[in-house]
Amino acid sequence: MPKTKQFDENEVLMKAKELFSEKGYNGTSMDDLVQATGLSRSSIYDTFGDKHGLFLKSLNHYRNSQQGDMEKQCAKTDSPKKKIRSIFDYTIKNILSDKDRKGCLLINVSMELSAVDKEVAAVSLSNMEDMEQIFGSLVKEGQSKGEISKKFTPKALGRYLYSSLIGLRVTGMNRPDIDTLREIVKLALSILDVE
Amino acid sequence: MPKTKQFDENEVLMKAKELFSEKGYNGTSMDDLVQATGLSRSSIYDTFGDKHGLFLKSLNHYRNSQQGDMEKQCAKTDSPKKKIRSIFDYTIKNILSDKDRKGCLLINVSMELSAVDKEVAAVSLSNMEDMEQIFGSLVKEGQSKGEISKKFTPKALGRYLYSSLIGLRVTGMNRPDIDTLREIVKLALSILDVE
DNA sequence: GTAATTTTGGAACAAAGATTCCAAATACAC
DNA sequence: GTGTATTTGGAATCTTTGTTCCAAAATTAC
Repeated sequence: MPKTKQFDENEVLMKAKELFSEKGYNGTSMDDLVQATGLSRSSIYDTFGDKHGLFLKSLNHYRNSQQGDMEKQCAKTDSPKKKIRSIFDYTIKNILSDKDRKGCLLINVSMELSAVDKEVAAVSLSNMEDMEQIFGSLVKEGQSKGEISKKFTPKALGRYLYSSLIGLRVTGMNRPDIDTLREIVKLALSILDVE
Repeated sequence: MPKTKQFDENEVLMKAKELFSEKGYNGTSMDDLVQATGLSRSSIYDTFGDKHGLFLKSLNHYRNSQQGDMEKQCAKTDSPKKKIRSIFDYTIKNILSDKDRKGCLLINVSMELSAVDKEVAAVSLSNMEDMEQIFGSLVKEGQSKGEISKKFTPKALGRYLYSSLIGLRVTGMNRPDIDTLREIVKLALSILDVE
């Protein structure tokens, strides 16, 4: 009986992500969203509740897709150390292909809203902990294989690596230059070398 | 003949900075600014032109004050390596004393607005280049004194260090925990050690 | 084809936004 | 004290914002 939805929710979330990344949460109007997604106000409100609901769904959708991309990158090699490097390389690739300098939604809105939007702060923290854990596991594996220096603990290196990745993202947004970004990664990852 | 200004422009810029840091540029209303600064709409518009003008002045004022603070920190020691460490330590101190997690205005608005506000992007880039230069000079000096490893060039290390500092700031905003922040700094600066 | 149910487009609304404007208040110079 | 130039407070304005609402359109099941 029911008329089925005339749009793909994933596509809408991706387009919303583009807008929120570019203009920020408060800089994006409902009108922008209506125009970019092509669907009407009623449909948006009916499906996502309100602007904030759409935003949160879009944020989580982005988080998941990013995590998926990362796993794909990592699957290309068996070496834990190379997996780590591939995450950094992939990030550089993303920065350089981002012609409008929209940046990373998670980082952008975390900076814009963390102080006033506890839900966003929670998503951002949770994502950070995930990433630290992933890096930490890779380091642990790499250390036991002898690929990675044992000078520091996996936990400490996990946190350090994600902090470095964020630094890279922000630096790349300010100055998307491939050579300097690669050099920063080279230095940041030199800590892993086993002499 | 003229009636003199009834307020201190610096104070107003600092209070505006607080607001913009906490709520972001688009999240801060003119009403917020009127209430927080205590002065009237007319005075604000007369002095700063408009909201964006006040914002840019506030941003540059913050940038200068931060640079001043940093120089003060550095003046406490003669060792270039210790100067670098003091900048990181000072940043941790700032993060931890920032109870509302307002973060750093420069980083926040760079993430919120870079894509749509070229003036902000320019300030952010210029600040980054300054910082990289400062770090680079300190590294160069430290290398010639034998305090810092010569494995990488001052320029490369300058860029790496500022990228790390940003990573620290963002990580600290997500999770203001002194122990993990200190550990991240320890790892980030280990690259400077001369074995 | 018809009925039932849901989506959809767009008008309508109320709240909040930035900005303008002017009369009143103020402080300096003489 | 008087005059002048400037600041100041707050009302007023006009735009944009998020949200609601309802009639029309669309799709499925029978």
